Amino acid sequence: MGTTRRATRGIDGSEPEAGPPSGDAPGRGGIARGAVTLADVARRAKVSPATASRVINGSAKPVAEELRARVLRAVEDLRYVPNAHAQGLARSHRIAVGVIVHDVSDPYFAEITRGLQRVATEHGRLLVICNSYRDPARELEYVELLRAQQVAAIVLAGSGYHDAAFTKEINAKLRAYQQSGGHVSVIGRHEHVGDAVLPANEEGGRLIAEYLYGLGHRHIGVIAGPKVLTTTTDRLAGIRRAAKEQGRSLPARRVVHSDFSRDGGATATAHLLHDSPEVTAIVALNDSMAVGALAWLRGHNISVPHQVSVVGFDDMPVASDVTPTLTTVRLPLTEMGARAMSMALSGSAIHPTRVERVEAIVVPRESSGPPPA
Amino acid sequence: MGTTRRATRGIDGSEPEAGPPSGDAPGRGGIARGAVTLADVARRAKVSPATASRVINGSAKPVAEELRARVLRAVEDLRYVPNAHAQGLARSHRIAVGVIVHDVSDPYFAEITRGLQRVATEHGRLLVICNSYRDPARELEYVELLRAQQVAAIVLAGSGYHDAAFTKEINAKLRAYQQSGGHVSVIGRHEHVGDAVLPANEEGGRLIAEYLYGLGHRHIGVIAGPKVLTTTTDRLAGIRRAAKEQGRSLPARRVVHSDFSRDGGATATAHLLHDSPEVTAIVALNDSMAVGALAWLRGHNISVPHQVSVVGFDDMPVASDVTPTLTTVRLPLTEMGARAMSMALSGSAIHPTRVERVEAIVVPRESSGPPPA
DNA sequence: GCTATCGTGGAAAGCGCTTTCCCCAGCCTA
DNA sequence: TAGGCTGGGGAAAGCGCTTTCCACGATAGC
Repeated sequence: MGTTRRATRGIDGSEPEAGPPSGDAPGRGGIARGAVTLADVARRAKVSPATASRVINGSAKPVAEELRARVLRAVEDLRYVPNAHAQGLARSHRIAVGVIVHDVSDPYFAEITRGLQRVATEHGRLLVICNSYRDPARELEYVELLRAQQVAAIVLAGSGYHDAAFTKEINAKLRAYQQSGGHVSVIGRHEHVGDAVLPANEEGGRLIAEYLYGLGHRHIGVIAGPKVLTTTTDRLAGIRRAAKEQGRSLPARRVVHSDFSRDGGATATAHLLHDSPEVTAIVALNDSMAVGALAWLRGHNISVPHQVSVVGFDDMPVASDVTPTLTTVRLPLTEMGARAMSMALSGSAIHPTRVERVEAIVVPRESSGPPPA
Repeated sequence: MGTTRRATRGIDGSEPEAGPPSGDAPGRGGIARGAVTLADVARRAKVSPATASRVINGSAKPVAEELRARVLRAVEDLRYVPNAHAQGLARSHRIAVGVIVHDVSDPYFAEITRGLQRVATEHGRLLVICNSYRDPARELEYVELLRAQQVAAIVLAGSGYHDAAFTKEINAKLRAYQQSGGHVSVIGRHEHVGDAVLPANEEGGRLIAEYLYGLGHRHIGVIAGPKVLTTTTDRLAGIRRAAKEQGRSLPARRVVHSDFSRDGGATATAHLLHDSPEVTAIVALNDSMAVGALAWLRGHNISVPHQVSVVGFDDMPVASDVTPTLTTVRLPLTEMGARAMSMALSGSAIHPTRVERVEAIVVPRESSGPPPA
């Protein structure tokens, strides 16, 4: 192979030497198929690969002005771009970082990713984004993949699963990764290896419920995401706590589980109101579901907030665009991403696992009000 | 280095060793920092690296059952994951593909990316997503970066720029990439190297304008994105064409340029209505701007569609959640992504540059109606 | 004037993996 | 029984790059 390649290269003839990029001349010129290598550059500049490499990477070692110029010229002419795999192999340090999210096209993750991206870029890192589409198996695969890519850090964004087998397995993989020098940080889940950024999911649930009780509501219903997600259970726990503090209860029938999506929100709303017509306020455990609820209510001519109040969670951009605008719990998503990435990159020792908490606040808008008299 | 590494490796001891420490020097053993390598696996399975590699990659070459089992066992015990860089270097074929978008968190690109992702995954490719944040310089950088990563294909999603210098430069880079065997495909721009998926931007503009004229509007205003984007100019061209066909005109003052964002839409609407109060219908050149327009109008108690009609472009999910629901032009974004990736991966020869066109259709909803009497 | 000392370039040893190419049995024909 | 296969394993040559380590003039020190 090597030979063949050289041969080909011989054919394209025109070894270096002369002026402008041999590139364009069809039929003959070309750099031949396969990439231009450092050796090509060195040859054309009439220096050793070592020197070429030093010039290109701005090595500490001094190189005479003239050689430097020749190398740079050759790089230009040949449109040389170093092979990242070869660099990755030869260098010790890793350059890329990876993140596994449920789905970047979901605004929730889009915001988080934005924060991750920003910090990664500031550190000169390439961010590799992987969508697990909420499939644990795929999540596992991606951990392997990122490990194979020798990323410097893995950020797990998105909720954890209540699934002991899965947790055990992913932890094993993550630990192996850490052992080989990688850094792990997670957003919003516990029971996990690595540093963590913890959104105040429970507290947020408590606050929003308290807010509704404060408005005078007595019968609150919840449309929740999948039970297996820790995000769901944490937020729900907060709501229950508030109920308890108010000396009220939240019967199981007033909690309807569905998908964390617009459609999930709509169907859950239908079920909730069918089973518990006494409800005067609906807490959706994320904004997508809240939007679905709003849509369903509008479709059934139920006035928000006059007949029923609706509140969401996350404060995604859409929250201020729907009608009525959505009361919700704000989580600083972008900042959460940024913090997670910062931790991942300030890779201290493994041991003192750090946990950073971020606050949740209630953002009152038009979709909530006192219960009907 | 190598030495240091081995030494360190000794330290962590505890190899999950079942049998005796292979032919290794005693006291060796641990996995330790730095990854487990194929050599480690081979040693533990007491086979050559060649055999180990063959087992792991399911090579065509047959390997005796017993050895195979030993290797697999070792992989398991050591939690071995091959180094993708080394593989990338040793193998000839490239595995990853890259896409450069303006911003994945923008729903427009999120939808496109979803399509890209799907097809890439179907082909067993890793998709590397790069956000240019609409910065041409960054776009250029990312082309280099992807080239360095030896990706099999680069997809440029997102509008082109009316910028000759930039176009020339990026074309030079893309051509160099193609010459080294890469495949390029672009979504929605012309003047460009590579295969292309062309959304019917102009036709879409024509259709939506025609629709408004059909409702009886005579004074249409446009809130447009940045002038340098081909998407903007194409859509605008369609609207102008429709105007012309109706024997009407679209004076420059009724076209206000701004950002392709919600806020851009709001401010553009303010300007437009201030300068041209006769306008009875506003065409926003994307849905984000339309949502901004809706918000501004609501804020100023202008009723949609009774006083002013508003239409968007793209049919993003939010279009059906705002109030009133948004009349818009639907582009099959996900499919566009899928098609672009298919072309990129069915890398035929370079020459017959393929162009696929996708249709646009008007989706009437509540935000448009006849002009006030 | 002869050895220490720089200052610079190149040779070459890997990084971890894939993949020829070659070798060694064992088995089958004549 | 010799000769040729063939199945199965290992040695080793790279892939393209970085980074010691060494060599070699030129300067400086005594």
